[in-house]
Amino acid sequence: MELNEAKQKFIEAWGKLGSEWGINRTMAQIHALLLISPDALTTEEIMETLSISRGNANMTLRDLIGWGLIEKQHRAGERKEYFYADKDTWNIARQVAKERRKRELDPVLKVLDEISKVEGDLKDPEFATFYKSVTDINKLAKNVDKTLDTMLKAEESWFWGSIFKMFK
Amino acid sequence: MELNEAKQKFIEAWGKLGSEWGINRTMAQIHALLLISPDALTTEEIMETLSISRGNANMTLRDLIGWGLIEKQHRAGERKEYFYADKDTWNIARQVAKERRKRELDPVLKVLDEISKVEGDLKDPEFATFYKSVTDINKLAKNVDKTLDTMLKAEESWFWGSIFKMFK
DNA sequence: TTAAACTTTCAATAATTAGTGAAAGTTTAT
DNA sequence: ATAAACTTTCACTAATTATTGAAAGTTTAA
Repeated sequence: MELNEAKQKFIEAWGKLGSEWGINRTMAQIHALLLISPDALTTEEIMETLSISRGNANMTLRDLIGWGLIEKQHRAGERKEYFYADKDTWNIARQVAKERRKRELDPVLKVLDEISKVEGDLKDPEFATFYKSVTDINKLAKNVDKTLDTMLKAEESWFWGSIFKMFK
Repeated sequence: MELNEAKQKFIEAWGKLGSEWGINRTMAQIHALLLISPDALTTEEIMETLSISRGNANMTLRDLIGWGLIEKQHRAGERKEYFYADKDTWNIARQVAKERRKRELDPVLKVLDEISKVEGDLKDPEFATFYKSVTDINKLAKNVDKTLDTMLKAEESWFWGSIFKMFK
């Protein structure tokens, strides 16, 4: 396989994975493109490489900055903005985990806590089943939350080292 | 809060979370409904409770069976099919992890392995950056894969116990 | 100030994904 | 056989989400 073909495949695969996980395709693709670029790229270059419009490129780049995955760079004597992706995979994973926790897990935990408060008679199967499912899910969600918390603070090698002790 | 209101909120929250994670809303909602139902429900009851069409209910129920999250039940002397959800949260988490790994992680690992094979000169920054990003992501993906593997085989208490040892 | 270089916005449109419901298919009881 | 009870399919429509591109906005340099 040739390098440019491989790059193309990587961008496609990353875009597809992103869309299956609720991250839009363009966002994942721009991120992929920047990940494999040694230098920062301009909006123009990104538009051209991925065949997307200026508006789309601009908005998606801002989203990526919002996710903490890329940053703007300025060059002396130039007006153009250049975009550069953090290449540290562990940082990327943490950043994504952090954002999704904030946007999705936190609100769900809030709802679960709220609806866990509903009172009723455990002799009533309707109530008992509802209550058990909700509190079980709440427990699982809290465990996930705590684990993410650890992960966010952790060094990569320590984190995976600890995980792999589980295999023994 | 009253029980029916709480049920409603739970179904909504589950549906919303599902759609943010690439699982369609109806699927997550039907699953939520069955999770909090003490008894198995018919297609008819599900259609009515969630105000969805027969076609949608039928297809989604089949998908849920495909995901291993619910099962059909038959009752002596009745033609109707009843649907029942596994209420064990840990089983649910494992089932979802298993399916998504099969459908999404596995294909990505395949692509990553394939494009990792591309050869080039590490002195060339274009190649070096591409190669490093791809192999780093490949390593991370493999770690996730192994961890999922452990999770799929594990008992819930053992799994979280091991995770929480990490806090010490 | 003004005009060139560049970035941002947003209404309109396209693309994708989900949902409907009537018709076709299947099973069972008589 | 046949008809009632039930399930499945699928062409069509609706809803949602992503993308465009032209216009408006901003910054900089002369």
